[in-house]
Amino acid sequence: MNSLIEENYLKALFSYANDQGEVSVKDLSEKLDIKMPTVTSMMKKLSTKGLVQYTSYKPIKLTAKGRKAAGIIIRKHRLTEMYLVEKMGFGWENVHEIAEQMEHVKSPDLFDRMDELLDHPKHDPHGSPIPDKNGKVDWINYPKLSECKVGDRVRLAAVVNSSADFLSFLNKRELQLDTEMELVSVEPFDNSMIVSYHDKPNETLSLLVSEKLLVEVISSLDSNQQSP
Amino acid sequence: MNSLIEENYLKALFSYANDQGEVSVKDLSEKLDIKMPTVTSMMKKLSTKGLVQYTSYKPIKLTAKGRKAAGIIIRKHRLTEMYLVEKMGFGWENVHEIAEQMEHVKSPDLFDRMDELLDHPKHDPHGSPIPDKNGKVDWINYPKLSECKVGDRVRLAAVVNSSADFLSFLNKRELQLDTEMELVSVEPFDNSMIVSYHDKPNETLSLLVSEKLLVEVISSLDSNQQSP
DNA sequence: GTATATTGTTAGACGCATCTAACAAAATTA
DNA sequence: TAATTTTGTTAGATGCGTCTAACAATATAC
Repeated sequence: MNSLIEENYLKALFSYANDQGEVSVKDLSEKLDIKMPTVTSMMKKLSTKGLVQYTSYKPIKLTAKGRKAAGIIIRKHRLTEMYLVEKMGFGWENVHEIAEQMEHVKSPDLFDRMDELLDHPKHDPHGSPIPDKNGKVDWINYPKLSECKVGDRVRLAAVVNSSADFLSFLNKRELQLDTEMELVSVEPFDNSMIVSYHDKPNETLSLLVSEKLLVEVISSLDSNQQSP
Repeated sequence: MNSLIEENYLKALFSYANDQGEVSVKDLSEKLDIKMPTVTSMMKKLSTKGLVQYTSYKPIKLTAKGRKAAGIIIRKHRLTEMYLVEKMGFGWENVHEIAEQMEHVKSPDLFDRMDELLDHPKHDPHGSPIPDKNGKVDWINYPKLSECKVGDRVRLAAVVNSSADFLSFLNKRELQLDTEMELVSVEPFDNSMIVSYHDKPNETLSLLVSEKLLVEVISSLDSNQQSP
C-alpha cells in the first residue's frame, strides 16, 4: 500500500487539480508546504508506481490509478467527518483535523460501516460530495454566493473552506448547510452582500465570505440569465 | 508529541513489563520485531526525552512520564475497541487491527467522546481494563482457567490473546465474556479441561486455550484454598 | 572458576523524505 | 528577440529509523 506521505501527495494532487486535472510543482509545493525539489523527486517516485503522469517541466496529472487511490482517501476523510457530526455529536468546525488523521486508517470495513450507519450519505458536513467506493466523485458545480444577483433566493449547498475559524464565524451567524437566503443587496464599494435568512432580515457578508459559500439558486428575479 | 514509532515502543514497554516493570532489550526487540541495536539506540533517545529509564546492560523501565504516555495510548486503543463493538456492530475478533491504527490519532476530544458515549466503560471487549485519562490502570489479577480446580464455578472475565483466530474459535464455541462455566474435569494426560456452560454440558478446552482465559471464581467445591 | 552461551553495545551503512545551493528551462516583459 | 523573472531540476547534505558485522559484557554451564 501507499505510505501516509504518499497519500498526502495524492490527496493534494486530487484536491488542487485544475479543470485539466493538472497541478504545477510550485502549487503542490506550496499547498503541502514542502520544497519544490522534494516534490519533484516524489513525483518521480509516484510516476514509477503508476500513480501520476509526470514529465520534466510539465504539469503533473494523476493517472486513473492515482485518481482512484486519492478518491478513496477523500472518501474516508469525508465519511469520517459525517460520522463525527451525525453519530458522535461533533460540530462541523471540529471534524477536519480528526478526519485528516483517520483518512489514513487502513480498514475498508471501518469506512463501509460508517457509510452504512450513515445511510450512504452523498456529502460531508461541509457539503463536499463523498466519492464512491471506487474513488469516483460526481461533482455538482454550484456557483459561489458572490456570483449571485440581487433578488436571488438560494440554498447554502457547501462551504469552500473547512477551517474552524471560518465555520465558527458561520455558526455565530446561524448559517448552516441548507439555510435558505435571499440576496437583498450588494454594496458596490466592497462587494459585500446583505442577505436575509431565518429571522435575520439583513446580515452583511463580506466578499471574502460570500466567495466561500456555494449555493443552489432556487429562484431568480430575472429569468434570462445571460443577454448581451 | 511522540511519533508513531516512539508510541509503539512505549506501548510495548508498558505491555511486556514484568512485575518489576522491566523489559529486556532482547524481549522488546522480539516483540516489536526490530533488531537489538535499533532498540538500544531508541532507548537512548527515549531516555533523553525522559520517557524511559535506561542504563547500559540493565533492563529498561518506563519513567512515570513514559508510563503515563503509554497508558494513554492503550486507553485510546481499548476505548476504540469498545466503541467499535458497542456502537458500530463489529465482532470482538475484528477490532484489534483497527484500534492498532486509531490509537495513534491525536485528538483527546475523539476518545473523550467515545468514553462518554460508552458511559465510561471499565474494560474493553476482551476484558482488559481501560486506563483513565492519566494513563493509570488498576489491574485485577484474575487467575487463568487452567489454574482452577474441578468443581469451580467461574465467570469468563478476560481473554489474554486478542488474535482474530483465537476469538473466532471462542465464537464457534459460544464462549463470550461473562459466560459462566463449571469446571467438570481435567484430563491428567494433556491437562485439557471439560467445562459446562449454557446448554453445553461438556465442552473440551485444550491447555493452550484454558491458559488464555482469565476468570473470576464464583464458587469453589473446597473452601480452603491452600493447605499443605 | 574458567569456558561457553546469551545478551547487549558500537560502528558504520542504507533508504526515505526532507533540505539548500546551484543551475537550467520556460514564461514574461521590455 | 533579448533580458528578466519565474518555475523546475540536479547535486549533494541531513536526520531518522532501520540494518549487519564485529566486539563487549553478563549470565550459565561445566
